Amino acid sequence: MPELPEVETVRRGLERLVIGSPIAAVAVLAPASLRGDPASLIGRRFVRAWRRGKVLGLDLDDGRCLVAHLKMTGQMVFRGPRAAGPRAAGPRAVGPPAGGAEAWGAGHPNDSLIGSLPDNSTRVIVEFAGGARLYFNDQRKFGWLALMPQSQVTAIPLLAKMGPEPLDAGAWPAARERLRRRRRSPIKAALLDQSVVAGIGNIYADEALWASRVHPATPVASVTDRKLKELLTAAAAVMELSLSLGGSTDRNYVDAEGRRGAYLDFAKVFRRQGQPCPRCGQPIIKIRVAGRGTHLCPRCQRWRPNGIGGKGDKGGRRDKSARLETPPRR
DNA sequence: CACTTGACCTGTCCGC
DNA sequence: TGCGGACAGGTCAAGT
Repeated sequence: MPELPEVETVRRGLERLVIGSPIAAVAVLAPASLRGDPASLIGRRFVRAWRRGKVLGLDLDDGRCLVAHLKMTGQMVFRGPRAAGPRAAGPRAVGPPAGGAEAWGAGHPNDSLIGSLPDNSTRVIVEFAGGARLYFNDQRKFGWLALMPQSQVTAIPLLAKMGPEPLDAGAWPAARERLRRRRRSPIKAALLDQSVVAGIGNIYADEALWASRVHPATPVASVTDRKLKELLTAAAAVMELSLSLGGSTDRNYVDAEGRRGAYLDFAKVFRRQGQPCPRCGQPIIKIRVAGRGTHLCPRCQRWRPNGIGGKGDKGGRRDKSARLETPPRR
């Protein structure tokens, strides 16, 4: 599911690939997936690719914008005219983070998940002069594209009330204020609320909560400012790391060139129920918080009623597995 | 308002 | 092999 690092990865790809080329044709295979008149795109060019939270925007040279939300299964995949075929984009030189992994496992993480296009999830195709194409694919049809004047973009309700960008240096004061409004909310629900902080989804919420040793169900009011700040810092760090790895491919996320992301190979808790916690060795569990599947270490992330945690478990000497950075083979 | 739950949608997985 | 049902989760609408 595309969250901030995934959408940003797509944005960077689109910026390189689709800016400046005149649009020659548009095919809408699923009318509900695009709001606005597709024919009005013909002859126009994209001039800029931006992102806010999980929302993607492609500004046009006529003052309008093609706004996109990928939701769960949306993809924006570019194919050049003579670069047809699954591996056309070629491998990305993604390396493991510092401390790194020995082995990637064959065929990963540079593999494309995309075969020939269009496929049965293709909803909209934008064709550029010269034959290159941008495919908007969306298996579940939750995602959308919308054509509107740039001046109206900020009026989209989601964007109008969106919280601060967690990767911005100055995000903390605004994030703190918005978090504090949610008193009884489980901290995870607040993190997932885009009007509190932008761009965090289920994967990075779980990862950040683990990193800062906060139980996802802890009411916000029970978390100290110090801990909240630590949590926000952890969320930013985790998303920066993911960005450097091309994002997370849980189901079908791919970047603008069809390549999957490698972050999940380094995830500490997400989709790792039953595996040992990298810090303490206790098996990771999966529970339900705020209606979402939630992964945590029951030992590291105890619920501390006063929000003031001891500094982890002081007693336990670090298990050797704490250094385990090797991605499992999936 | 704060907070929770269900709906939207479809591919995948599991048990029978 | 096929089938029913649970499940996945970002956002919105409607509920308490």
